[in-house]
Amino acid sequence: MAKAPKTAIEPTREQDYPEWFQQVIKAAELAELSPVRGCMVIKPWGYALWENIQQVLDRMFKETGHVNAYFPLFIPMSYLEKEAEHVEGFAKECAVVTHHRLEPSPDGGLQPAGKLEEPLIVRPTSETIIGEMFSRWVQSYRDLPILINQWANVVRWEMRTRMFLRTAEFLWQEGHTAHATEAEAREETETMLKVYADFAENWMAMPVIQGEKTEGERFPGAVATYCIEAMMQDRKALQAGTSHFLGQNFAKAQKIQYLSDQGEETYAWTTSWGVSTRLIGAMIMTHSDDDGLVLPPKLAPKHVVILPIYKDDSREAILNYCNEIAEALRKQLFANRTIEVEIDDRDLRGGEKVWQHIKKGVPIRLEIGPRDMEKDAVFMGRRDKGPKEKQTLSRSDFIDQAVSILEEMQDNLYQRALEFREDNTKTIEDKETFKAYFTPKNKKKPEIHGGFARAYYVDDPELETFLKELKVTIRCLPFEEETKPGRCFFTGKETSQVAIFAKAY
RNA sequence: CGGAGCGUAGCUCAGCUUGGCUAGAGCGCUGCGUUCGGGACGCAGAGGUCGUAGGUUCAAAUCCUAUCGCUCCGACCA
Repeated sequence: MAKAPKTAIEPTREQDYPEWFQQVIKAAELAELSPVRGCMVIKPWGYALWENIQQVLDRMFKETGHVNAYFPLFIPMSYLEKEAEHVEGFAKECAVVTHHRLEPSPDGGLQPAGKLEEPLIVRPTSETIIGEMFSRWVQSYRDLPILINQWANVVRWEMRTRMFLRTAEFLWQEGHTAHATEAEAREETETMLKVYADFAENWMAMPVIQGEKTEGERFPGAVATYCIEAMMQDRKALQAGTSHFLGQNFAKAQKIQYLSDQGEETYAWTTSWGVSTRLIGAMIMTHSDDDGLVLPPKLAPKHVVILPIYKDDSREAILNYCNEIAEALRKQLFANRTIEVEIDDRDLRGGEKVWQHIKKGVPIRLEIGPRDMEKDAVFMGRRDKGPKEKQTLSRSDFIDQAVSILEEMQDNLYQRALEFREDNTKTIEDKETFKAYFTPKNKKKPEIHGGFARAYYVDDPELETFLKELKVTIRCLPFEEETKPGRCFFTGKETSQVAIFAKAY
């Protein structure tokens, strides 16, 4: 008899965090590498998560006055050239289309033919093409604001890729808005950041820190970039969403101008904001454990899986009993959806089946056999508890409590993640402590170390070098900080500016 | 683009140094049987132009040359 591993995922988080992450994705059947370098195939279980993310965010966008539209995948190269900083930021990672036809090649294969007059780039983001359209749509102050979102794929030709966190092609949502006044555009930027924070915390059960990016980390061409930053279980930071105040930079480059109510030709103020399939990576690394994926119930594709256990003679009765429970659950609402129930009647050994669902992160498992049926009960396992911590509940109690159990799990996940972040956030006042905090004991194979460092900070060229050596970045200048002044941990200068430092993805 | 490594069954890999049986194992897959309330076991089976193209040789997965691809580590990034 083969020994079952102690944990469903090997290696464990402690042993090798990056490898654990890959193995969770594999075991949960979220995605796999594709034949195309740097690209991944998102499998049904992973895509269902994305669909749930989309559904919730889409509603939030619409509630804040936005509408969806779709702009082309291909952008004329000259469009990108219009905004200098933007070019600099994205040029290196653009895929370029230079031909529009294939013809037989001498070696029997195919070769590109029909060279394009002007190369097209595959959008790395759509500010330029959308700006071009905005400039056509905006003539009067009465045409503003324009509040648009698009769900799309984008391509950034990255050197190094990691599933869900950084792939050459990824799915995302990009909001683009144009406003008559600076104040309104700034407010939009803040509103959308809050939408992201709300989504992260209340739907993904992932606590985030909201703040502003420093100049070096800003979106190319933006006046200000705001972000939500989350802590993963290896204590590294992950930027989970960004919102940019673009000022009039893009409006000037793309001539988005209008006649004001004073009859003056005026440039609009624009914003853009986005989240991507990276959120799935964030979700995995925030909640999952050494037995696989753990999903926040509000976003789980399935809430409950029922595993019937029967012999041939009891099959029909058990399945009927399971169906009754499933039907009762499906009538209930949880997080704006009916409870999603699957009865897994596949011809597989029970244990094997149970573990598959554990690895996929289904919140509630019900094992139902003759003993349970006799007692009019269910035998329940919860994904936020150990795989062996299971309990018997009467059928009616379970059905009555299902929604509150899911809610409780959602809260537990959030609390657990929040505590983890707080336990691994340290206020630092001097250089030596800072350095020690971010230096692993084992240089060759760094163990999980560090965390978030909260420190007073004054920009300084030497600080940048110092941080670079430690591979630490300034994640953000957080909002909601006390404003009493202190001393910069590095320069010793007095300031009231606090920053969050961390190693990051 | 720099550094390292790897291409042999669906997956993970052994075999290569020292060329030579019919190219192997584990997992997975198919069938049958025993099992089934915690990751099963037995038996039988399917599955490979050894990345590709040249070369050396009586003989190449193995040696040589070229080429393609991928993974990992750096510089860059949501």
